[in-house]
Parts: sequence; C-alpha cells; structure tokens
Amino acid sequence: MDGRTPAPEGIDADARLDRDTSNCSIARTLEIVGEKWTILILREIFYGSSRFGEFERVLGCPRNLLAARLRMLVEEGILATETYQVPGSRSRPKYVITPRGMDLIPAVLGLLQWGDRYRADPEGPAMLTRHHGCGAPVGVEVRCEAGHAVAAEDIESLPGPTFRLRKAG
Amino acid sequence: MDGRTPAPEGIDADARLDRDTSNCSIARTLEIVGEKWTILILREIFYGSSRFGEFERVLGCPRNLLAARLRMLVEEGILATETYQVPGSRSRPKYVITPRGMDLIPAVLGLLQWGDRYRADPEGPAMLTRHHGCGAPVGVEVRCEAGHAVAAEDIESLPGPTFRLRKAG
DNA sequence: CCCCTGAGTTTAGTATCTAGTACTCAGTCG
DNA sequence: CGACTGAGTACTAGATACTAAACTCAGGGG
Repeated sequence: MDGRTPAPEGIDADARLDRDTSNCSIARTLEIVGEKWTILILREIFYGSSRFGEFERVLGCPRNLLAARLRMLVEEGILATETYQVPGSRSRPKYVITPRGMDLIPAVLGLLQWGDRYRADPEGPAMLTRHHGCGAPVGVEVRCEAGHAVAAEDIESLPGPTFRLRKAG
Repeated sequence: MDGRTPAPEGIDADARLDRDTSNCSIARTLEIVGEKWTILILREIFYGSSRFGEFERVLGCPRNLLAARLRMLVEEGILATETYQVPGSRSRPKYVITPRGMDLIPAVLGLLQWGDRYRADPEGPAMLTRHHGCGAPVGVEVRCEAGHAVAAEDIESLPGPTFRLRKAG
C-alpha cells in the first residue's frame, strides 16, 4: 500500500472523486466545533470553568467571539446554561457540559494525545489525564465493536446508507 | 458534580484561571490542524487521495489554500511527498501519510463518530468504517493504560511537568 | 441615588483568511 | 514549435477575525 491507508472498499476511483461530501460526518462536526476558540472553550469546561469571565480570563479571547461560540455550543446542545449565585450578588448564567458535549471528549482527547506525543516540551506536557479509578494515564484507542484494538492500517472504509455522488456537471 | 467534569486535582481555582495555556497540547495541535480544510485533507488522504488535483476536485477548496495546507502538513511531518508518474507524462509529486499523521487518526475518528451519532441523516452516515480483520464497526474509546474503559466522568486532570502560571500582571 | 460587578452587545479600525480567477512553469505529445 | 496537462503561484474582492474600547443591563451595596 506504499504508505497509504486502505482505499474505501466498493468504490472505484471515479466514484471516490465524484462523491458528494456535503453529508460527511467529519465536515458536519467541524461546522460546529471547527471554528477558532470552540475546542479551547470545551477544554476549559473540561478543566472546570463555567462562567463567561473565567473563559475570557484564561483564554484571552475577544468577548464578542466568546459570546458567539458559547451561543453556538448551547444551540447545538453541547453546553447548557444554568444559573449560579454568589452571596451578595444577583444570579448569573453559567455553562455546563451536556451528555452530547461529553461525547466530544474522545475527539478532544485525541488532539491532546497527539500534542502530548509530538508537540510537548521535552520535559513533558502541561497537564496529565488519568483514570479516576486506578490512577493510570488515559488515552484514546481505536477499537471495533467486537472488542479488538484496531491499528490505523486495519481500518476499512465503505459507502454507507447515504453515500451519494455529486450531480453531474 | 452538577454536570461538570472533575476539576483538575491539585490546582486551586486561582491557579486554574492563572495558568499559562501557551504550552497546552490541544492548542498546539490545533495550531497545525485547526485551520479550515486541514482535517478534511487528512480525511481524503485516509480515503485514498494523494494528488493535488484529487484534493482540489473532491474538496472544492481554493488552490492557494490547498497548497498552503499541504505545505504545512509536510513541514510538520504529517504528510510526506513522493513522486508518481503516469506513462507519457513527467513525474509529479504526491502526498502520503506518515506514521506521525497516522497518529492523528484517533482524533479524526472521534470527530467522525460524534458526527455519525448526532449529525448524520436519519438513514445513516455517508461512510462506514470497519475492522479489516473481523468486519465489525470501529470507533474510538477512552481507556487507561491499565486497560480499563474509562467514562468521561472518570477522567481526572492534574498539572504535568511543564504546568506553569502566567507572569503576574 | 450613584457606583460596582459580571455578562454580555455594539462599534470601529485593522489584520488575516477565504474564494475565485488568472497566470506560470515544466515536461510530453503531435 | 505550439498545444496540453498537472501542479502550483499571483492577484483581487469579500468575509471573518482580532484588538480595543464604549455601552447596556440587572441587581446589590453604600
């Protein structure tokens, strides 16, 4: 295979190049989380932030973008708003992650893991992640439903139920 | 827990908000693959594309950006150039994925999996992935080095070797 | 009543990115 | 020689993002 991953089964080269990628799940996910700051907001949520001012302070991002990203994440059901109240102040909104948002954690952890491996300082990464139960470091793995660990080379792609070709033109 | 993931152990709230995030592995990974088109180029590599014209045709992205993204991916060691030659033409460059690039597959598969779950058409996704060995669908899982499957709630974060605070100011 | 705080919105100027087209360049074919 | 092809580069217009500051809004406190 000269360094390439396996080409999709059951698609000839023309169909592969003529396929309609508008319903690609990767593209659709990136429409939501692919803009600058969005993944970093999720990182801060993951590390325990929940208030507008906390995100602004630790990320250093423009308030208008922060507001726009938070709105998008809430609209998409990845975050939800609740209220908090410190004594002597009125109640204010905070942002909490939903189950739908939790399901993005493997993707974010995948980015973290790659960065730890290839882009960390020689002394190691800034943050470590470990299993609350046993204390061992955590990572993401590719596995099949039969429970086997799957190497990247052994992942096979094939057309799914909504595979389609572009309109001729 | 009120819907939040565990805050990092061993960091008080001030330190969390004052920490220097410039060496965060997620941010560093996004510096490379966080720009528009980059992940989609990797998707096409994964599906078997390798030539400039193939990426352009199937992605429909501007040629100058495609050239810039490919250059970045090669500089970062995620792709490498080789040459190909069709009979009767001169040799031309093509792009192949490196082991370093292969290690991004879990992150990309994480995005794919989330999109399949929450953003696919009702009839299903456009593409399926399965294990070449046994044919079962593949996905990404969070696991610890001790081999346990780890739920998102059981991931614990703590300061690593290069954790640091921002300069006061 | 006025000031304070946190969470935004609005506005304005600048920088960067994106899209789309036009152009270049190197070899091959007729 | 001139046309053709794939892989880019160059250029221009428009969108988006960044910086920075001012402004709004709803309570609470002095």
